[in-house]
Amino acid sequence: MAQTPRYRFAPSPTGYFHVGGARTALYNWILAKQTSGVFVLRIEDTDDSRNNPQWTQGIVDALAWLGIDGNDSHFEGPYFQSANAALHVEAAEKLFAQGKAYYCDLTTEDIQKRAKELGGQNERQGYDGYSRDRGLGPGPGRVLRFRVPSGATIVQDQVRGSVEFDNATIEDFVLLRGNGSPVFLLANVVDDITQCITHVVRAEEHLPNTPKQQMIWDALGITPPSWAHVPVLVNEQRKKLSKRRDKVAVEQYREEGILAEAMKNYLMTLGWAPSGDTEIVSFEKITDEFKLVSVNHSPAFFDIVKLQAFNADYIRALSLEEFITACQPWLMSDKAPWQASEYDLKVFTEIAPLVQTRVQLLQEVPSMVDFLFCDSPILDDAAFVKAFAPEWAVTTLIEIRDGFKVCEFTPDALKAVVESVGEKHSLKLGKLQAPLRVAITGRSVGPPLFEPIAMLGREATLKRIDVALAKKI
RNA sequence: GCCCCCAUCGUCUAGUGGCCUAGGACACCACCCUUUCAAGGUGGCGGCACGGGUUCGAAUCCCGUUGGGGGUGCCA
Repeated sequence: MAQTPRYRFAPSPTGYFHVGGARTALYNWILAKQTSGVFVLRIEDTDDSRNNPQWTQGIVDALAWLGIDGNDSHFEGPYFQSANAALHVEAAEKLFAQGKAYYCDLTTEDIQKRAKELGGQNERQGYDGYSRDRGLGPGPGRVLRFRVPSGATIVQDQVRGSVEFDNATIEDFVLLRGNGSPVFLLANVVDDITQCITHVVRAEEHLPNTPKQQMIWDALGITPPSWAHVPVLVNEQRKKLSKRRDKVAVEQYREEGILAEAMKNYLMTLGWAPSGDTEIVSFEKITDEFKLVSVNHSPAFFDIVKLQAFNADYIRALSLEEFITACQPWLMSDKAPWQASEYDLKVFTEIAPLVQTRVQLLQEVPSMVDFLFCDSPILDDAAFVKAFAPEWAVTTLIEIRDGFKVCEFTPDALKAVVESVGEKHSLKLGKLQAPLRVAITGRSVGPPLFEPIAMLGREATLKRIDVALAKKI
């Protein structure tokens, strides 16, 4: 009888959703989909006090953003590890009853002291099995330790092949703390068993602890799941991504205006690659082609520059309507530099095609169109000084202004005015427009100029030119 | 200390003994286009960590060295 494959994703609640976790979640989700299996979301929280509902909601929201949908029939959870504490303890007691675990009353200090006496120079030496045969029963302050059998433990890993650990190098580890509470290593195994987990796909950092978990599975008499340890994500120093140093929160990228599809696609190119000569592919193709065995073995650098390049690509691929819709949260935000009442969707709709090819992040959009919604442009002083440095700047701008006073107010006519001034002074359009651009938009770079000027209207345009001229003279 | 993992352009990767004069993507540079900035087009720069084997033949298999990372808690 074929068993339904069950993949568990087990983030710890830390107040944010790690990009590395996002990639692992994607792996699990894809695998569950491919095998008509189930994606089980379990929140790792052996300690109840860690169980912050807001944090859990953050994880659920971030997963949903990535398309890992809590309403899908392939999705189960979230489950809370702490809710099963009784089962964890029960399993530990079973192990004790069978002699596969034993109590020990040594404190951490005692263990270090013994190690020093016995081992000599080695400063880091583990527990030596002192209480193995002392026949201690449970009691306050006594921990329950697993009796590591002799021999070797072989972990069959779908990514790495078979990895052998000599049991002699694994100390008798703790199952139950002195206060009777289970440690996460045990909790995870018991939860995996009770939730009938068949596949464990997680980051490589867990590989060295896997033989311990596998020994617990064996001791409990249950066949261990299929393991897969995928490489970690690292920073430019090649260190595991950490909240302290690195920008690791998925939420943060979402707020900056990274598109979910871009994030998913980029994450999937880390440690794996779709077939063909392009890395930007549909999630359908990824779901089709992804295989654990073809996942790389080495850590991958999380390159924000490349993520943004992917995002720019995805933004350009949006239809105009989709792009406009996607921009709204940033345009309507109170962080936008204009009065909310000044924002006009119709105006933005007109200029949107010009900004779509010019942004990498959606959060860059407001600064590209602010001059249309603010009373006066937000002036970049350096740009102003530079644009008005040439001696022809003021003269030509006056001529342009005078032309604007009488010409038809369309992009073509406006352009013709500026061009004719350019001919008169033998200046190319590219140079000549600089002072005008700064006067109108406040900046030296931005979308093409004449369309927005036409949208702004004659009165506002002339006023801005005069303000700039007054500032210069 | 001990254990485990890893090693192809700067970065992410393709590559599973001859198709490799090592392919693509991001970044970078140049040129074209151009109304600034983008976008787009064309081209360029740039890599198998090192040393030994095995083989007619090695980026690919084996051993070693070096270098990186991770684990080793009464954290998760």
